[in-house]
Amino acid sequence: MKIGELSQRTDTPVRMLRYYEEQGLIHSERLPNGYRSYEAYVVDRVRQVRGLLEVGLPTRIIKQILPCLDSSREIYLPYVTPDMIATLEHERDRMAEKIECLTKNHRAINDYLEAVSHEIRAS
Amino acid sequence: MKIGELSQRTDTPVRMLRYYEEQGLIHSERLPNGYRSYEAYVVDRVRQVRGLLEVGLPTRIIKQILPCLDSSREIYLPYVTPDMIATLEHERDRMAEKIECLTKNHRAINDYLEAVSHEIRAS
DNA sequence: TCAATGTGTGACATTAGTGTGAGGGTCAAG
DNA sequence: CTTGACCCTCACACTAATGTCACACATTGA
Repeated sequence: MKIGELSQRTDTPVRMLRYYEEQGLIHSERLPNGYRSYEAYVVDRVRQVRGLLEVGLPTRIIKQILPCLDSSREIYLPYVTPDMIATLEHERDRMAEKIECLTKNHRAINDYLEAVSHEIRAS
Repeated sequence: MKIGELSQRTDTPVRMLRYYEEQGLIHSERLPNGYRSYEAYVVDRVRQVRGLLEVGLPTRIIKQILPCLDSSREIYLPYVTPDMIATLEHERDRMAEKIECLTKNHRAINDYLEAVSHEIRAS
């Protein structure tokens, strides 16, 4: 799949796809003519990346998290440094905090909207 | 409370407190000497704001969400425009998506860390 | 073959949040 | 009264993500 199709399928500007590659978040082969060529799994990968960006993670961290998401359950211990583990634990905990924050605010907005709609019906 | 104390209590750089005020997210009175003076509730407000910033909401949106979080349950309908409601509904839905994304990734990281720690024990 | 479309690289601009420093008042403790 | 800590405003810088434009080559279809 070439970059245009990937862009469509992930609803992501071409510019960003090249940027993510530059940041080491996705990988592409090259066709003989120099065009980027992506394997199918990259579609999901891009969606993943975008999701994480949306919730405020920088590419630097996303890059470190990605290995956790590779369904291939092979873990090469030598590459898993204690430093890496610490980062992951930290990010995991931050995620938990974020989930809590979002949940709380999500509920608040919902309650508010409900109250408003009652007001409207009453008026 | 002056800005220094607020800064400490919220673990937020003074610079940012002034920025949030500029963006209309928090309010301050002024002492006779020109110093900012905050009421106690602002501490929570700042924490709220920071939480929302962390999960990727821009100040523009946060400003619109804040009224939902004022526990004073007074809703002045005339100020609640349909436009405003649409925004809130949209943000609420986006939050739900984010929660889902975070939850999924949080679990993935956790699973990974667990797998790693098993590997380590086995080696 | 020509035009339109897709792709490549590179450079510059923009936006938001944040850092940092200059220059100048306030105030309390020594 | 002076020193040090705190506050003020203003301005410039930085980073990350993203937009945009210029210019060149590739591909494809009329």
